[in-house]
Amino acid sequence: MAQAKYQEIAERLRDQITSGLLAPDDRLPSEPDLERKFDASRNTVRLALALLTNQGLVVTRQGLGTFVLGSTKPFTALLSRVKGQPSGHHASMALPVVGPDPSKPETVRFVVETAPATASVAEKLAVEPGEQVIVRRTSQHIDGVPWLLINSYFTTDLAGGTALAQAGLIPQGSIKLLAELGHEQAGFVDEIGARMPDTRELSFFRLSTGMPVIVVNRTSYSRERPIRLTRYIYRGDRVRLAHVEGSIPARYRHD
Amino acid sequence: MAQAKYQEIAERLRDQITSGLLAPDDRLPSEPDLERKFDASRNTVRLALALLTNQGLVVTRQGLGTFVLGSTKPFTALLSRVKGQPSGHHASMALPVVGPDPSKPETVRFVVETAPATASVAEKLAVEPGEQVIVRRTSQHIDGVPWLLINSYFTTDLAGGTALAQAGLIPQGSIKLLAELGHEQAGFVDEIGARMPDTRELSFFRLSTGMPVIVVNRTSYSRERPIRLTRYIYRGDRVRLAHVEGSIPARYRHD
DNA sequence: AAGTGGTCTAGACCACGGG
DNA sequence: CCGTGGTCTAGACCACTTC
Repeated sequence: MAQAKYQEIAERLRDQITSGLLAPDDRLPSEPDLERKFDASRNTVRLALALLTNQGLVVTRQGLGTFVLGSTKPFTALLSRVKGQPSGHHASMALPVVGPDPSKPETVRFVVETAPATASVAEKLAVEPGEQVIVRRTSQHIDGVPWLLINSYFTTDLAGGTALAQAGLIPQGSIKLLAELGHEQAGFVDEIGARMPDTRELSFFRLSTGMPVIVVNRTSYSRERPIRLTRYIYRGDRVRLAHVEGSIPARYRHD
Repeated sequence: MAQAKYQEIAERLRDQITSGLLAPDDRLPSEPDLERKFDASRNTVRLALALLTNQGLVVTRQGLGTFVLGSTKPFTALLSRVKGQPSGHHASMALPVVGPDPSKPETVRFVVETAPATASVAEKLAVEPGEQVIVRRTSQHIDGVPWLLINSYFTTDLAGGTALAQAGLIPQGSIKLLAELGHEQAGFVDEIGARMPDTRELSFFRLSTGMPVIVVNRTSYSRERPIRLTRYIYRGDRVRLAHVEGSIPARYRHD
């Protein structure tokens, strides 16, 4: 056998999806149907469907069937500073978003805790791994859809005892607050990556397997030192990050 | 049953991984071992392992076992223009890369073809979907590791009959060539997303399931119109994209 | 040869969603 | 109720890796 039977089944179904024969939101043949069509046992059929699921091509819903994933139009978040405008991301605040429905994101939760720094957090904040840092966790929804998780990290020596270490919004924004504390932001570095969601992200975004998250690590610096790490976590299928350089013809500017 | 048995098994193993009891590159207990330990059938054990695989936590190798995925230090590609330096990405050329081993990427393949524009390509280049466009496909390796797929798209009216429509490197670079053709680049927009790899990407990167790719769509514009779409495709686990704004204290600049 | 994972079968019962 | 997918079992044979 050149190819496993379940891979053959998956390939045939995939062809029907990419060729458009099966359109988004269409239901695939039921598992018993596929058993008959390909003369395979149920487990084999399910292996094929699992493959497609993990490639992000289909979703299955119990009691209903397996459906071709429709491509929802993603929101766009701006990384770059637009001329004459403030920077794209703001920790724990609304951020410039362009999307199918440009309504304002709603902050629903706000949690503050102290926790030991993980290796990656420690590296960015230039502290020892395991050292206690202040974590502010926010989540945002747009139109009721979970859209964004934000975790902000501060060193204790810098933010301990300030409003940053307590729950609740910071009226003037944390950048301004840090400036008042003598740590004015001079610049930042964004580090963008993608990975599969962990358990917490899985349940927040209500994702199944086959869908990555996009992670933006924004490390903010004063003239002397890192003053904040903000971690933005987006659903891979609902978000595009945009970065602009130079000048773009006016008619192509919105997207 | 509160939770399915295979989820229970997966959770227990996951805990051992995240707690460090099972370190990167450690081998998990064999499937027969897990059957005994959890009093489960082999299929159930394999379901649990499949879950962990699709979450990007483990890989299995036939004849050897299932192993905790070690986090390889990713390469960093620069999105932003560094002061006084040329822009980060260049189609089909070396690009500024910082990584564990800062050797030069090697271009191994170079294919040019004419193909109908997909919906997303058509939108970016402002042509009709299905219209013929010129596609230049490149792949790059670093230290023998597949690292980057680049697809550049040009409209036929702009690039047809030029060196862009023929195989082979463009000595002066395509930006310069386009400028000579009267289409000087005035700016570009990067659109960054993440998704699961398709079949072609899967085989090029030698990925299993549970590992996303990062896609950067760079649309370049002259003063009047889009002149090029370049699509960079990276392995999610080997790459971070970096974007810098403002000034960063010198000692934190390299990473 | 022995141990590992890869593929496949046949059948069972459960849980969900809609008529 | 019925059809859908979700979970689980028990057993078979194959393919790869190491000794």
